[in-house]
Amino acid sequence: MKRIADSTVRRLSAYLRFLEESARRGVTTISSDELAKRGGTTSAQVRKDLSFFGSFGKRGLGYAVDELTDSLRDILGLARQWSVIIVGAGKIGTALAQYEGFKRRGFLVTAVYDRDPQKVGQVVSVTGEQHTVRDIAHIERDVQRDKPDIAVLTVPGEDAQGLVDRLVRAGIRAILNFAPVQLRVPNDVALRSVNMAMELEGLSFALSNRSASGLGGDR
Amino acid sequence: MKRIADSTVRRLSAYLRFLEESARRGVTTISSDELAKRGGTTSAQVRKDLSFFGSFGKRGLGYAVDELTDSLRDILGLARQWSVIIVGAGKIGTALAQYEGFKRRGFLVTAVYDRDPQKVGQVVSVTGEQHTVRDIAHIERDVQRDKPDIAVLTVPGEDAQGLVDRLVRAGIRAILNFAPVQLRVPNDVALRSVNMAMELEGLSFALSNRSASGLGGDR
DNA sequence: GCTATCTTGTGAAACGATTCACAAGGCATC
DNA sequence: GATGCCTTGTGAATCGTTTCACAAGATAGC
Repeated sequence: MKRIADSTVRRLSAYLRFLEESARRGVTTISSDELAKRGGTTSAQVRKDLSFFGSFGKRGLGYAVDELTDSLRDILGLARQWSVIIVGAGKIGTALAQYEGFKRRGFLVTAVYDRDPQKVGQVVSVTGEQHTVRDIAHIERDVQRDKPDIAVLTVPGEDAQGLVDRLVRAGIRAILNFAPVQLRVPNDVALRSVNMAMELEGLSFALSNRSASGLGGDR
Repeated sequence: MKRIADSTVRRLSAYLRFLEESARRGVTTISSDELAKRGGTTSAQVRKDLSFFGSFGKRGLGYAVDELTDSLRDILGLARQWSVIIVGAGKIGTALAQYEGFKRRGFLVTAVYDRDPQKVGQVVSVTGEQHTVRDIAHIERDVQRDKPDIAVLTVPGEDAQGLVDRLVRAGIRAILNFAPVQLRVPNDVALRSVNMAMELEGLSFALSNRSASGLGGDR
């Protein structure tokens, strides 16, 4: 299979969200053009994106909302549930742990870790359920035993790379990083980073160079 | 001036962070190759990125860490301070309000808003200082009066677009969006979105298509 | 001051993603 | 079942970004 661009995958996510919303509104059929408008792209782009994975529409008519929703869920690997551990029980980590959107979309938080003895043993609420914060010291053992699919990293920047190395060695294959550092991982490990500092600096740059057009775009 | 690609701006941020770290370690001179290694890119890329803005190095030698740091700060608009309002005092919003990294990098949170009467009037800690949550009902008036530079949006998805429209009408020119929706803004308004669902789905896709190489990349 | 060595800055080439444009297929109407 | 209208799926063209490759400038050693 041909390598799929990251930008394509992001758009597929966007299409899926819009499809789900359309289904709620009772729409049963949708054209690439409608899908494009909402995703801030073009109809040709939508069709090209989908064409990497097959042929999902009916010429002259468009796409059946239900069918395309299912297909996209399949493509994105959302037909199954993924288990997620949160590493770092600080402000951001605990806020994420309580984020309902995770569970709703099939990402189940199964454990929360911190290295601070003050926090270890404390109870945090994780999308309704109560979880006890575990000690990062035992994280390798836990990862080997529980085989979580994804680690969400919300630790201070200086601890991040070391932890990533440990997690990867213990078998983690996907990481969502919130630490404001550039992480290195072997290339069979999937990594996405959310870097608030970088986003703010992007806005700062845009504001400082207002005259030079080309803002307003998102990604 | 030529349009600068978003990817370029992101890398400039990364270079800046590494330069600051290098300065702390006492390094005074650095080559494009060293800068590249850490940022996960190539030396040619580093030089090309910088070349859009001028000529900062010495042939045969490299870049003076201090000078390049200052230049990048200038380019990114970080020489000045930016005022930031946080719209939505939920879990994520309050967690962000307390994030020290904002202040440290020149982004000063000046107000926090919510529409929930229960939350309005409550006191939240914002990087040390105490702030009273204000009512979103008055946000237009406040924005017109205080002219904040950037709005960080941490409201439920269904409220996001409406709020963006109000903020833009009131004069906001830069938005960092955490709501899991695709926002539309006029193209003189800078917008960046952080969409956790999208990032997780990207990881889900990568895990589901493991065999098809090309993971490990960031961004 | 000459030579060897190093690293920048930058056109040109290569690559990758997006957009164009249109043939092919499907539905509705008559 | 023929005609007109609509929208998909996709090769080809375009556009933008990254990588290559090398001349130019700077330093150090002799």
